[in-house]
Amino acid sequence: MRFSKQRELIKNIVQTTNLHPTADWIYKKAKKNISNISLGTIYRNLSQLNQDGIINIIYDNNKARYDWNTVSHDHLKCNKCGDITDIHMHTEELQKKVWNQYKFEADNIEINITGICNKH
Amino acid sequence: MRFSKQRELIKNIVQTTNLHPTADWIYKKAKKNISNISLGTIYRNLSQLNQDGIINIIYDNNKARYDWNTVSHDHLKCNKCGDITDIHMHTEELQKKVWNQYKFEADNIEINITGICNKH
DNA sequence: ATAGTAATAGGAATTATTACTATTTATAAA
DNA sequence: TTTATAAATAGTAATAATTCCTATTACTAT
Repeated sequence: MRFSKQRELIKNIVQTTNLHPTADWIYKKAKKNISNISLGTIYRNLSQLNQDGIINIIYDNNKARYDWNTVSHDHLKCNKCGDITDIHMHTEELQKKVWNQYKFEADNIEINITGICNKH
Repeated sequence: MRFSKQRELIKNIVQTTNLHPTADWIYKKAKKNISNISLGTIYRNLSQLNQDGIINIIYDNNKARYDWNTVSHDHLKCNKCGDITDIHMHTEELQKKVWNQYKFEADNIEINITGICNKH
């Protein structure tokens, strides 16, 4: 992968927020530095960074969100404010359980919990 | 809720498959009965049926899928064939744990597991 | 049966994402 | 340094997924 200042910027934006931003949010933020950056560049680089294991993609309803946290983890999503919080809920045990019960070879486990967060 | 033959048809389509179909799949199937049915009608009724607790919505990457199974459950998704299988993995305990650890009032918990299923 | 009205339908519009192409740029070899 | 070249970019068009808008229709009370 060749260097590009656009990719560096995009990576930096994702890695310095806990907001699980959407492509559009990242696009707006990136434009402040590179005013003619294209939305296609945002999407291309985000999926490239994801493929290289540098960032994670999570799906919030029908929108992709991007997460600097590449360690397998779980999410709490608040129905009131929409905030998404990273948590650790699942253990290695779960993977074994899935294998024993269903002969399913799990490579990723994600627990998504919706409800009301502690700010309300 | 007023009767409509479109909604009856849509409900019936969802309730007679285990394929976790997308809106588009349901649309194509529905057109065989009501040829001028609109995709908007599909979406509107699917979310209405969901709100009334008659069907469930699950999110597979950035696509909504619809499930007749309204009891809280979890999913195995095979990376090879794309098949989604309903399983039961989470327990009431998890909800309590989320409350104790994060003071988060969970109303829905869903464990999504990807990997290779027992057909491969 | 008819009129009133709120729910529903179909189709248009919007939003999110991907694809395409001409141009620019990072990198490596001469 | 210059040159070759493959990868990346901006800009735009296309596609996919979902929501919005206005005419129509099911249902209720007369």
